[in-house]
Amino acid sequence: MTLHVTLPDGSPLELDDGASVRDAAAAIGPRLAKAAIAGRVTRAADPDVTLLVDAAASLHEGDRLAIVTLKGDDPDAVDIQRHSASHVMAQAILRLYPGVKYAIGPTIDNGFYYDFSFSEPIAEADLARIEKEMARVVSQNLPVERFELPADEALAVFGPAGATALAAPDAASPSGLPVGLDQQFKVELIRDLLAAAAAEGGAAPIISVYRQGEFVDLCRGPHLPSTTKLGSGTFKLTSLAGAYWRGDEKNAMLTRVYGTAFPSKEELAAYLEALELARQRDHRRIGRDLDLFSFHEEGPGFPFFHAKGMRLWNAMVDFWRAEHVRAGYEEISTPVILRRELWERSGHWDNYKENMYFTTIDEQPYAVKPMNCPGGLLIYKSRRRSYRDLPLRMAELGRVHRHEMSGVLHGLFRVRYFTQDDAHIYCTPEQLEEEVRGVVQFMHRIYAAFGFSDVKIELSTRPGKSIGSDEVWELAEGVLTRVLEGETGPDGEPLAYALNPGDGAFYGPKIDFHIRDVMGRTWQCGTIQVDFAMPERLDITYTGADNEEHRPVMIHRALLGSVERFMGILLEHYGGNLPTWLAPQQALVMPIADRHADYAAHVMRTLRAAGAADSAKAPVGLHVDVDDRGESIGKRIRDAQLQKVPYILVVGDREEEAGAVGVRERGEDKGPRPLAEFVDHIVDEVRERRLP
RNA sequence: GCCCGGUUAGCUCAGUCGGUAGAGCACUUGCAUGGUAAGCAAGGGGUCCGCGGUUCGAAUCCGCGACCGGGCUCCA
Repeated sequence: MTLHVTLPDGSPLELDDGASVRDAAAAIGPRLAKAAIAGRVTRAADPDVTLLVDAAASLHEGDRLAIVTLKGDDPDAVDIQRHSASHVMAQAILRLYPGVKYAIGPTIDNGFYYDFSFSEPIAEADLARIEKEMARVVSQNLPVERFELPADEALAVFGPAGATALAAPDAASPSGLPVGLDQQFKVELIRDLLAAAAAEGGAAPIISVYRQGEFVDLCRGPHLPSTTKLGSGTFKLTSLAGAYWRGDEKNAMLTRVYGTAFPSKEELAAYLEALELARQRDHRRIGRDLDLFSFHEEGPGFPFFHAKGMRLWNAMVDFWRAEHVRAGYEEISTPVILRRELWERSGHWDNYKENMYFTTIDEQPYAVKPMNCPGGLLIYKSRRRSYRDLPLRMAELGRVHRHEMSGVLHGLFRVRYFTQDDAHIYCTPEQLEEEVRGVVQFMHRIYAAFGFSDVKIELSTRPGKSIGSDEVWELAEGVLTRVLEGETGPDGEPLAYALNPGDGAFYGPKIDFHIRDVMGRTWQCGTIQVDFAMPERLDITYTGADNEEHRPVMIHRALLGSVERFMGILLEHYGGNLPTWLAPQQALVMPIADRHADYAAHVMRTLRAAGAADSAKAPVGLHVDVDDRGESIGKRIRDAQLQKVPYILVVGDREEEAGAVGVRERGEDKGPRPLAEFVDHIVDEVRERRLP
């Protein structure tokens, strides 16, 4: 008997009946047979599903087959390798810490983890020991075998010894696996699989179990065919962390061991190097080194912005304000502390009070605002509004305070106060689409100016728990969808967006914007939320052309999200080398010797004047200082480079005589330039907000 | 909030067996007046996170607290 499979290039392959993926690879060539770790199979009966199977898995007549190897860039291969690495790690840990309970060990972006319940805590220092034992497991070249068991047998394997008839002491299950491993987490998982199958009305599921040497684990697979395939020098344990069983804080706290693995030593080394680079780009480090901001015990989670941090802050916000004026917004400002009663009316008391701060003034209860909308609504209500006033776009750089749990605070990324670049747009239902479209375009323009052109968009629709009528939701979701469908991105291509069904706010659907930084990480920044509920709750109206009162629609939107967090993203994106228009110190003048002090001061004054508000050039504002410390010129240049100053202007006899400056731009010596020419150059660069 | 780890000069960190502290950078001063990533020298600077305990004696050991870091979304 023979069976026929088709390879990715369309060529047929004839094999003996019962042949495996590995046999198929062997039929193609001995090198491939050695490299094969799994197969991607599409069955003739089910042409839409591609399965990832073990190298030992049998093939069927009519299968389409691709051999998976660790050579080349197959994401499936790396995934299998990492998953097997997590099993090898679990095996090593079980050898070193008998009695450990193992929970789950999946693959994640760039690595893997496995959760354990240890009887004694372990420390990072133990990771090296575990790695050593892993290397032993690898060198033992243990074959990895798959077993498919009925549920009761699987329960006997992982249940406590003697718990079932099958599980007599020292017994083995019919498949030859040990029984009575007493792994409570695995038992729970098997029971869940049973429950899930029952809920779907399906037959009792077949449970797959993998064994390598003495280690047995419940696992979907596939896996490397043997532990040696993991390779040496290709994996590394990176960190330890606590993690709740199934991510629920009501459950037991487990110890999570993180690691990573790559097909080659070189790739692992490159990844570890990239990690180190990211560490150096950490905005907390840059913030301290460049003297931008700091944190203090006296106010955990509350950032302090230094003079240079405020220069950056103001550059961001000046630009933000100018763009809002251009886009037809008015800026407002509302108080930080307001009576608690307002928050009860707005619904925040019911839904958000765990995250709010409260205080008492004259024996009256007050709250510190966690959001700006209720205050903004009071401004809306401060006079009668006509349909002629709409759309009304009110922006606010509102400082909000939120009580985040102490363990989640992280530099500027997660703080307890931040400045939301908020805006609320009040409009008629007819104007909604136009307004949302305007915000989407606005959003892209702002991100592009900061150097982010890779923007991902998500549309989130009505969640299970929500308020408002079906018609209203349909209208709002329809509007958002139409806007996204009709819009083109900065490159003129139609906008791509992902749908997040059921992930909207309880009062309305939303569009979220994620920007991608140079390191490929994405950050959710902007959001547009349509809200029919708040106008209702706080009872705001406008007078229509019919002289009747109508209910406006409200759009909540933020572009940067949090000015502080966006600053952190910028710092990491640019590694501190900010575009000149954002740089807190744009040029530093360096006199060669004391006799050049007057000329250096002249250069500084000329540049500051060129950036001043009454300048004929442009009111760009230029941050220029002189470094006349008694240090060698080499030392001062080095310091300025480390401070990431875009322009270093060296002035000595030659420059003074010629009315020039010796320009060093971002580490590159550009030679002498006439001062007037340099002034034009930097003013243009800042005014046009050129990116480096 | 929870788990693990940490906290020593402004920063980065060393500190052996429990015997009251060190380096580099930074800072101050002096010399050098410099030509594109660290000139030379001297000096100042410490509640070893805080409180309590053990001990003749604690940066070091124990307990409690504060703060910081990693994680608590990736589901066999």
